[in-house]
Amino acid sequence: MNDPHPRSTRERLLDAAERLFAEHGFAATSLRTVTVTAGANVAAVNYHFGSKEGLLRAVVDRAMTSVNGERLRLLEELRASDRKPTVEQLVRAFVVTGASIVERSGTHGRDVARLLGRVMVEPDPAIRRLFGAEVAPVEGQYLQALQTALPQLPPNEVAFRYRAMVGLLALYQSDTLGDLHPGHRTEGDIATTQETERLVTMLTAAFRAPAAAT
Amino acid sequence: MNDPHPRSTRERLLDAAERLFAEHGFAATSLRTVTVTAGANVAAVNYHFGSKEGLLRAVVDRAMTSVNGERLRLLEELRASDRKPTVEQLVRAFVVTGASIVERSGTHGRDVARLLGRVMVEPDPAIRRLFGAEVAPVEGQYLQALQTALPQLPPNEVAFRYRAMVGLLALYQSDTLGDLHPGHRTEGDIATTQETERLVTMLTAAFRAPAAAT
DNA sequence: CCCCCATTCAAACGATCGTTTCAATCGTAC
DNA sequence: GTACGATTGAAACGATCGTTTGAATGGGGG
Repeated sequence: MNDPHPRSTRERLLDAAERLFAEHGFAATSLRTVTVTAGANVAAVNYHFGSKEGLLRAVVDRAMTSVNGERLRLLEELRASDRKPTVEQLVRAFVVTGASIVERSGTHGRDVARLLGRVMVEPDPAIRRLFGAEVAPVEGQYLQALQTALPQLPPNEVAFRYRAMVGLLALYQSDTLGDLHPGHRTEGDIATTQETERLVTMLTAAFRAPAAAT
Repeated sequence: MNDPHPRSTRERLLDAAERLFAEHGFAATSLRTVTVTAGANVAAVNYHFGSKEGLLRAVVDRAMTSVNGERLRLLEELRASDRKPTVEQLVRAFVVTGASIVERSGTHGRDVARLLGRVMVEPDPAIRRLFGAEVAPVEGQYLQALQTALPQLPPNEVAFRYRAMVGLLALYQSDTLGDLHPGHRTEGDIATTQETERLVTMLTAAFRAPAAAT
């Protein structure tokens, strides 16, 4: 019979790991589950990625690269305009990226979003640092743009709210916001864009709030 | 020598599990680590709680009971007042509970907060359902009070923002918001109350925002 | 043709997992 | 004191974990 897996073993491993890590988390996903799903051998993981953590690193890196690129592209677009970017524009550019990734690449894209949301809330400090290193380049740019749009807000206040935005988006992307109580998940893209808009509305208002009195 | 563990084995297991689950997550914490920390035998877990998941259930239940009680007490206090509770009062009552638990019982309280934050973002659906069942009684009361304070907002919009509040608080309590980039953690109670106030400010503004256009 | 090197494979490694067994131990009521 | 139910202890269960080994495979360049 023909090869049922046209993609290379390395790519199939990345795809399978991306989906399974997003679904069950890193610790609860065994390498054997990954390799069986990918139609590969257990040893292939250590051959291509060195270790289980190396596989995670590669998965996160691949997913993060596209997201980071999209975020920076949108930010550059806003800056190229003649007006200074508003808070809402900045928030929307940041939040919509997740949804756009989903829509662009279908099921695979949803896994990417869920994976990144999941990795951020992983307990293992090493994994958290991995995620932090990946978002660092984008963070600097957005913090600066947000600070410019909110000159009356102290920098640490802006940073706190930025982290809240990242975190809330991560929860949304990992479906943690929706299915605490099962039974009202719409699963459609209509709800996706609506909820994205809800997030933008909430976060924009949160950013615009005056600094809390100390 | 005297007994170095005055508390009962059952309580010591709960304490140890609470701290370790909060620190490393459920899947990454072994029963042997728990029992060694508690100064107990491995079999004691299955004797007192039936299984590892039974231990988690007991830990979450103990932690959630006190938090739920405090939340409902504060809500009742607001309702007993002559004025209708404002959005800010409701948000503060909800958010401050986490911090108050921490301050009341010291290190132990911090573990409680981290545990609940961690459980909410656990990948395992069974664990998530466990958390969902625990917060359900409080959720109904708060949703109703928030809806009364925000009559112009559609109910599903209120529910979405409520879930965002729960999620954001969970991230804050599990230290996920702070140490994405290590090195700026103050660890003191001063920062705790300040960041609590920041959350209240943000969330209040987020609730007050007009509904997103559809 | 043959060698070579990258890749894949089955198999096994030692370690650790959650769980179970059963004897030892304890306090307590009779 | 003795019997009894509750609790604890050491040890082992089978399963699964991440990782390693060493041989088989297969295509491309000499």
